[in-house]
Amino acid sequence: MGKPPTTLRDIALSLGTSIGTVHRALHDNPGVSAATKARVLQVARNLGYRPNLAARYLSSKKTLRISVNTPQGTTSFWDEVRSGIRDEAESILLENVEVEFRTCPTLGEGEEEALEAAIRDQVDGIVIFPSSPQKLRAPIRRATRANIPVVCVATDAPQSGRLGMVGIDTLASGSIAADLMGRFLNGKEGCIAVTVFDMDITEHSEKYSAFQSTLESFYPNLQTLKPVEDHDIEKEAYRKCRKLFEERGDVAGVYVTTEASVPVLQAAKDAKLLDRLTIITTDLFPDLVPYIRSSAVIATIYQRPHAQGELALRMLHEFLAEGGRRSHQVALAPHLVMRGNLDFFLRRQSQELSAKEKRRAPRENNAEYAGDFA
Amino acid sequence: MGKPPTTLRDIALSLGTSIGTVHRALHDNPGVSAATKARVLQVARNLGYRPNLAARYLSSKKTLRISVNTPQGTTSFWDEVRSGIRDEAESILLENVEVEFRTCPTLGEGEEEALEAAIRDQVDGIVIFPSSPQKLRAPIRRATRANIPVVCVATDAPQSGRLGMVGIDTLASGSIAADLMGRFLNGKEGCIAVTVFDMDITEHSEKYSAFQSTLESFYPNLQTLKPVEDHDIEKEAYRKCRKLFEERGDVAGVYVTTEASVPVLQAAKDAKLLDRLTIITTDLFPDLVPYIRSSAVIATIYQRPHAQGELALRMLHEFLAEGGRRSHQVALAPHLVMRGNLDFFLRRQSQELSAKEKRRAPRENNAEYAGDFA
DNA sequence: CGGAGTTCCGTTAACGTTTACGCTCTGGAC
DNA sequence: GTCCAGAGCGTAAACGTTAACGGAACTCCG
Repeated sequence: MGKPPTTLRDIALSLGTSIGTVHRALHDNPGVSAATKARVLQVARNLGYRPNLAARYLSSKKTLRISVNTPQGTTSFWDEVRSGIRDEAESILLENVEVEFRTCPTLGEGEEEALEAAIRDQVDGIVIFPSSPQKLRAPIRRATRANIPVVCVATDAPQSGRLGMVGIDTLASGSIAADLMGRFLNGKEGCIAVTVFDMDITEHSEKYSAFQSTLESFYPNLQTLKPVEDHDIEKEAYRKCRKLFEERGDVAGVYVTTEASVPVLQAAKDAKLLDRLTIITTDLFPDLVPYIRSSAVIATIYQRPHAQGELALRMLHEFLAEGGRRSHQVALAPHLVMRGNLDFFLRRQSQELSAKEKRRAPRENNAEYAGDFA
Repeated sequence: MGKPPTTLRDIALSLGTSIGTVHRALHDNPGVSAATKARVLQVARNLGYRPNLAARYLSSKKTLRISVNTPQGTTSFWDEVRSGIRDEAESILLENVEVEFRTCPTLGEGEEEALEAAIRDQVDGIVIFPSSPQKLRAPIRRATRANIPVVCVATDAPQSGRLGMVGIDTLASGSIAADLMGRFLNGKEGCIAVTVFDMDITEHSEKYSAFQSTLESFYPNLQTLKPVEDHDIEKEAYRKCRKLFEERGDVAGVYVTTEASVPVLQAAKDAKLLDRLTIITTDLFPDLVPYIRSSAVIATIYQRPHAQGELALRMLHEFLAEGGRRSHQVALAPHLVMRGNLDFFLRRQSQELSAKEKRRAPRENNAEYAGDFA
């Protein structure tokens, strides 16, 4: 096993040239003829050269600047994403990552500007939530061309050249919601309302159709209604749902895929349906807690924002550090929160959000780790 | 922000001594007087010294050897744990980790010997599944005293001095199982059987009591039976459950917390109860799949072995690399698998298990990452 | 033909640690 | 007196990469 890895020196030696030349060739810096460059690349490939990251970091000492462009958000979702990113940045051993947050106060406003600003600032990488993918397609493409990798979080921006994306698997979450809905309703007939942000967003339409098709195939006695688009606007969510509840007497359940579950619940309450509806929501935030405790919301699909943030940053960092070869499409499985395990998640959530503690306190080198933790 | 971090040189300069002395003092190597050592430590603390890991690794070039002591297992659980560990080891940027697997063919047999062997081999760290914690308490303590950190996976070994442990949160999984059981049974009366490995294991009794208390408080019409201990022995599981099913006519549901769900299902089938019982199992493996598809098993609590493996190794590595300050008790939330999202998990599982691919293929340095993945 | 500007390449000093080696004392045995 | 041992400390060469500098050869222009 383990032959010593090949170094720049090995390559130089085997070519009768110098380390400097090899280095320039591998980084296509100016100052190498096309011919030598080709030979270097060839030999490097043959010898299976892989750069020593420790040496690289030690030598260059440049820190990677990463811009995180996310909305403020109406729930704690984005706070959790950001704290996941912060945690991951801190836990990187090389400590060469610096995160800059560019937070948009309102959803969709100033997204482009913030992205432009990041590009102008010459950051090394970007984590972004593309709330309207088509509008951001062009700027993301521009970033990529400027050699700044972009990772999308929560929502993808297809055809944009982005490096990758991390989000919740839409099929897994839509299907589990449908399966639970069917079980909970236990043979009853009726129809199910589904609220989404906007059917133009891939993730949302996928989630809807996963829900719809799972319900259709396993619980044919239940019927999925056409999606209610709320665009995360509370009034819109309330109005549309209220109208729906009034018009149709046979609504048996609601699946809320957006953050705007509270107005939906309010609409149900005002329509005097709250205790007759089986409601499944998405995400977990303070305002939702009493509804879960009282069973008005029977279950909620937790999209693990903290984990999404962690993974997005890790993906970016891996790519920047070693030219990356990993999967660039990460689809997480969501968690299911009900009354029973609610406290577990609330505890975790508050831990994660307040984890800006010491953690990185100065310490001696050989900390004693013994002693019982149990 | 960012002043340049303090180095050994800074400490040496500020003390009028040399780098060598500072280094020896910080690592309590021989060759330093107690007085200087104390002064060095003091100054290091004042200046907030933290070693530069890149430099350390570059200089020493010693790889960390980690022993992974896990059972063969009757399901794919431990294969997934091991593959999670492998994946994490490969994704460590410094590439200074070498994993040695010491796999026990049968549960509980040769565990101690394998642990002793690892200690004798002078590995730098150990990941272990302590199938009988009390028997391993002493050897683990010995490892710790020999300055080999030990991380437990899946099950804890309390009072053993182990560095930490990663597993599934028992409360979260027991409670969600109970909550689902209650919902699925939807007001029916009856009692619920629970099989566990052994009530002497902390995790198992915790899971049982979480289940029991959640069921009691939310669904008082359902009653939790005394636990059935199967010790992961198929015949024992079958025999005890078959007997239980014969004796009690009012069993409405079964919660299987062990790997031995197939014999339980067989017992239910032989007692002609399979279609009248609401069954929730644990973990996900090929033999279980048809039962989930046919709804004989209504849901299974997936304990995310891959993630457990990853996190266990990460914990160990973080500690070894930087003297660790992170939380050493990691409790994961389990995933819920039902018919609807089964395929998602099966796909992931097979991906994870077969991920020994190229991934680390030789590559040029500046890989083009553009191009659309969508 | 001399100088200025290229292009291509070699050399070398960092980066912060580790490790091996070597020096200077002191004290004791011969 | 010499010789040796050892404790306490300084020195310097690695580790693999980056980045800056310098030099040779060659071209272009007056």
